[in-house]
Amino acid sequence: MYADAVPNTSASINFASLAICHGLGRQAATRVATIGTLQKVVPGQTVFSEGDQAESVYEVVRGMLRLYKLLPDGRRQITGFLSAGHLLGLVHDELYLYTAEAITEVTLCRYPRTRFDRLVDEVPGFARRLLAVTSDELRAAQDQMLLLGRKTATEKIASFLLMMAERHSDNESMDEVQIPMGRNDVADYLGLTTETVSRALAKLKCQGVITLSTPAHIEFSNRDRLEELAAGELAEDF
Amino acid sequence: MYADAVPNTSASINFASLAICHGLGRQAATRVATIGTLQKVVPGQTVFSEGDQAESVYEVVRGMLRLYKLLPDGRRQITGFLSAGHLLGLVHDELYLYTAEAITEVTLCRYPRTRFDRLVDEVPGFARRLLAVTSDELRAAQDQMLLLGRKTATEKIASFLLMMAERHSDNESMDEVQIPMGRNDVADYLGLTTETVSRALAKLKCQGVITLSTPAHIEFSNRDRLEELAAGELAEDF
DNA sequence: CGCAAACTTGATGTTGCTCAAGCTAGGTGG
DNA sequence: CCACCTAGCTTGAGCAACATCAAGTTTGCG
Repeated sequence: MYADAVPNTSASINFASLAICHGLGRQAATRVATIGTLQKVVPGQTVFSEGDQAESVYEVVRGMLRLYKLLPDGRRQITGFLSAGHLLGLVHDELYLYTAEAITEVTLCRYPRTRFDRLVDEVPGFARRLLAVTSDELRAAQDQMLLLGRKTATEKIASFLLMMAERHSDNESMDEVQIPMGRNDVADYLGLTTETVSRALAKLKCQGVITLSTPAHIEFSNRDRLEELAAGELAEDF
Repeated sequence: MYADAVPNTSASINFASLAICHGLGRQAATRVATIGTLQKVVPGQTVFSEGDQAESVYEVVRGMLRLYKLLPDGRRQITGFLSAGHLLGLVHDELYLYTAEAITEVTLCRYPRTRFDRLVDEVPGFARRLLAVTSDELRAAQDQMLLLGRKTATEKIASFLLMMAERHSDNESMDEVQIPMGRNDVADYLGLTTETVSRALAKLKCQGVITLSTPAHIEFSNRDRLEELAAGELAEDF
């Protein structure tokens, strides 16, 4: 079950709003935007799978995706959650290196690889722009390595909550987050199990650090403490 | 204790051999190479530290470095081992995001950031080249996330040994590796402790998968099995 | 209102960590 | 040349954090 294409008319989206065009001139931005077509993807739907021919680059326009890799026995590692403005399929290889699935309903802008690659060579500043995007992903990946390799369950959860808050913050530091993905996704992102995620959240709730009104809605009752935990500055035992 | 600069004369190094120049034309390569200066670093010496002003980009010419991030209490995650041809300090931020230290004696080529950035804009194909390099680092980082989050100790060690073998292989698949770093570095790269690394190696030795002539020299007695382990295809219990 | 999926909580198990003690190899000085 | 000494490696015993297995409980949707 793959996504349906929808014509990328100017009625459906404002080209200039595409993140891929940030920092490009008006003409360059238009050139990039016009090779894109919009797609809608429903929750749970696969955009592409690890090992598929990498025929397109995508940009998330709205909604949230998960990217993951699997081991043969089904163990899953989510390498990232992508929200509006993120690019995927950019890592240059013949095949996709991970699977991309929609968590919420997602709108994507799809760029065919061959035309995309031509623009990388021809549009001034485009390669540099993609370098900046990729560098930032790399930075995030390195932070995630520190998290996966060396943080405790509680520290992982604290880091995750703050990351989600930072991402959604319309203004800046609203002390609440909506978690659009399930506990299982969170677990597979943090290298934990669903149960451990649930317990770590319960522990933070007990300690008065967070409030769980619904499973998906979390408020920070004590952001300082959450940040100390995330940074690994706190002895575990309060 | 920081590194001494050595003039980058053509006597000391062949410009064309710099990895940073691969795929660039002769003229472009010369332009890039001429802003570089060579440095020597002794084992254990720091090239730069996390949080330092990011004033330079470096290329490893010879030897091996470790990059790592620390938590306040000293927990360390090594995010990569860099050998000849790798770039570091490329992630564009005002400050370095990790510490770089020499494992062996290392020769570096140093590029001042301001001049380097100018070349990114001016030299055709340079940004694209750096994009390819960074994409590849990102791919490696995603593999490492899967390893850190979801692989067992034995699987981590198997993956690590094969990675090291692939890197050093002068020809292709010589069934032996030299491990230039200590057990502690290996542990901090794989999200384990020294003891667990030692035990996992002992286990593989017992099972006849590898041979440990000295701690640093490992032979693969059963590469297929090692690859199955690394891929996570094997039930742990033989 | 009822059902299925997701979340939470509890009891038990296992992997890998911690603490502690030997072992080995390489470098140094007698 | 050999003995010592130290740093790094290995091995062992006990432990803790997180996983697993197994019920409950809540949530959201038809």
